[in-house]
Amino acid sequence: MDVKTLCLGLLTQGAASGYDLKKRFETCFKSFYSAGYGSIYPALAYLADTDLVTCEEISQDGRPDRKVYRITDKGRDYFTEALASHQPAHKMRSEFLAMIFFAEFIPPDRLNKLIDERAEELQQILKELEAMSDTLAKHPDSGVEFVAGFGQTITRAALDYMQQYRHLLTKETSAQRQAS
Amino acid sequence: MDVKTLCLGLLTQGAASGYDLKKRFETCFKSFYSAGYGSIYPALAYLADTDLVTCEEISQDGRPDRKVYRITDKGRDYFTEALASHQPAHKMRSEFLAMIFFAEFIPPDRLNKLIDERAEELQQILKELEAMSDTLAKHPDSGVEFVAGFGQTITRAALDYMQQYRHLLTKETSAQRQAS
DNA sequence: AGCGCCATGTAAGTGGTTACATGATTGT
DNA sequence: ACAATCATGTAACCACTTACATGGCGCT
Repeated sequence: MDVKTLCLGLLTQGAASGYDLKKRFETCFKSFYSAGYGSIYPALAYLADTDLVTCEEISQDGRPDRKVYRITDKGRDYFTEALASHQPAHKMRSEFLAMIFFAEFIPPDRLNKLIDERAEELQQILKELEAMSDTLAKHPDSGVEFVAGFGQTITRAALDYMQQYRHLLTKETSAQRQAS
Repeated sequence: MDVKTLCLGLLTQGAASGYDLKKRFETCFKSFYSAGYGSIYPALAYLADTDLVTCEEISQDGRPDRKVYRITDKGRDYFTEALASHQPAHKMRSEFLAMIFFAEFIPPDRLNKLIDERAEELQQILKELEAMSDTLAKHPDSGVEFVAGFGQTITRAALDYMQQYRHLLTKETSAQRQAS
């Protein structure tokens, strides 16, 4: 599932420009997937080339032109087929955890800062996931509901764990006791 | 934190070959980071070039030669500095969640299979995290303990959520009711 | 006066994955 | 016999990131 396919998926929810799509990525996928303009715009160009989407150019006064993309029947078929046949890979690289793994090499102040910053990021994600849940009253969708709930559950578990066990990390280690 | 730096980090726990290091990646980082030979071997060559590690070639009979890498003082300094100054990014791309987000386009059988497979992967990760916790009795380390506990907490939360809420996904959607 | 939003795109660079190449030993 | 483990490496490829390029409007 590359950015191309996911753009196609988001376009099933309604026509959008590249700019709009980036926002959808941020609101819908923030907790588990990200995409920048550098991948979205080329993806849309490719999708238009292969007739999976159509593109309508719209002039606006006082604003830059927009290119509004709409999924075609061919595109919808392609997307359904991708969902049916693709094996989902789960690629994760948490530099936060990788660094914390080596906590014994990090001074307590720095550790506290790292945890606080990560906690703040998670709080932010939690807020957006809760906002996503709120929109479900208007547009019910089982997939969105499951994913939003999943994100909230995991994020809360992560925050709780960090608060409960952060003291493990900032206790003095034997090496640090010797140095002082 | 690229593979280079993490190889250096793992070498603080003792000398190892590239082959060994891959296993360490798998046991220590499986739940949040991955690296293949294609990144590990070039990383070690680079680290040796820049004197952050030394390399000792060991001939074995009946087995291929090994190259055992050891971290140098310069390497240890470099690693400590990396931990002190690097801003950790968390890059996650869960194709599983991305696909589930579009559950309304996926037939129930396929959804069940996707969830079962993901659950199995998580069970496997949980097992290895529990094994990691067991080794802590022998080699206590606050960072390892925190990360192992974190992984277990999150993984269990994910498994619980999936079992509790999977029914949301396989309930018939309005579109499917119309089709039948 | 300056920042942030709207809006699109390209080009160069990065870093990791996959496939290839080789081959003996040990366990089933 | 056959698969898995041990063991190292390269080269081509791929997908995404970052920096660059452009520019008006609206708010404070």
